[in-house]
Amino acid sequence: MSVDSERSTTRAERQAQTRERLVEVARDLFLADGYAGTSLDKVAVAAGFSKGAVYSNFSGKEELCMAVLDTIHEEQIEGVVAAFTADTDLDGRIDAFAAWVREKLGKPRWTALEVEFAAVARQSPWVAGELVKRHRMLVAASAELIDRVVADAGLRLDISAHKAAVALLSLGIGLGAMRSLDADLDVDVFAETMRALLRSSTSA
Amino acid sequence: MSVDSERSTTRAERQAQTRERLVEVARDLFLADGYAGTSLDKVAVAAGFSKGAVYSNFSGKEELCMAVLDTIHEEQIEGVVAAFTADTDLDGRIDAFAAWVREKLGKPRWTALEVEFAAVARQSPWVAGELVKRHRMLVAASAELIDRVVADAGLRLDISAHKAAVALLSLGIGLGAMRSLDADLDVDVFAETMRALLRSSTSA
DNA sequence: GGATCTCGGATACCGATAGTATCCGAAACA
DNA sequence: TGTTTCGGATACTATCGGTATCCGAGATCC
Repeated sequence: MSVDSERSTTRAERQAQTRERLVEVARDLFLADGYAGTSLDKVAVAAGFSKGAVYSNFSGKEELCMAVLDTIHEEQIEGVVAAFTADTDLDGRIDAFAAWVREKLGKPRWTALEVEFAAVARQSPWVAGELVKRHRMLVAASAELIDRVVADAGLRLDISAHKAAVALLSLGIGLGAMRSLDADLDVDVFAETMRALLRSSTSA
Repeated sequence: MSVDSERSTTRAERQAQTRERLVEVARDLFLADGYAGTSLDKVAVAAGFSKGAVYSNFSGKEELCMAVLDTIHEEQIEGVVAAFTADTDLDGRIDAFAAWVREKLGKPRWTALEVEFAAVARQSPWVAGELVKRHRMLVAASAELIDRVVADAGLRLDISAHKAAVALLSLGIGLGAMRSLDADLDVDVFAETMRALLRSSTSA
């Protein structure tokens, strides 16, 4: 084992770098061209490797895309939490969240990928299982966030936070899907609906 | 031209029958196995034809699926209109609609197909264009229905019927997508959300 | 430090499937 | 009855996900 400082990249390190680079490139391509529209060969070549590199780092296309989505989810969750942790009142936080939604749904390549990949779950029990896991965690985390934010504002939810989370997530997913078809769709419907729901489902 | 009454199937008639049979079979297969999971060869053979028959009746897989979706849409619209035309008060109509939604989202093979096919629009300008046309018509028709139903009930909408239509459609699409992943998801969230929206967006 | 082993990544290949080119035979027509 | 038309069948191509196999550099052992 060379303890040499300049060329000390161990084999595991190099593989990790390869994997990371593949995910990075795959992310760009999946977002740009969609899941079906992106071939593993394109990803590999764009990353400077051959298809063999993909298969020695991932079990296949599905696992690669799952890794890509995980990196995206991490960032998105961060963004939402940041919006709802902004040091203002409830209205300010909702404004921040609405702005985030508007940005994400405005150029909906992300939601389109998300929905397209969910469709492959139909053919792949593994994908289905993994997505259900993530989906449930997301619902639970959202519910918790809603609970906290509503409590912070001194309000009380008349419906379960869980149901509210499901409703808002559904709305976002559906709106993202519609928006990825029709660029003229007005995305602010999300914020308006959210406010209407809040109005009719909370009490002091 | 034989005016014979017993074997008078003209060529055009036979082709129409072939086309109809293909759509019929394709509908079952697409709903059961999804768009990607259904090969044209399977469809053709299951219908008692060869792939050539498909291509001489449709430009390709996309057009076939579009034809399938059109037959489905026709039925679904019929169902929704029936629910909202039921001869009761607003609550009764909403109950009928909620029941319809529960049934359709309960076994969400239809919504799953819808969403999966929407994803192929990303790779196909033709599909994108056709879906946008249908989508806009659907939103317009929904808005009109909402307007009529709310007026029938002697209420007034505080938001535009168009936005309400977009919100409800999004909610349905998103919930259908989520439900097709997670069978444990509570579909009644739709009805509850709809009622909450109605409550907070109407005045006498 | 040289021999051996390991394994990440490259190459060659397979199977499935959407789509194309061509062909055939019966209905339409003169 | 001969000719044309065309719906559907057949044969073929290209693309792509996935598998089997191979190669060479780095890790390991003496």
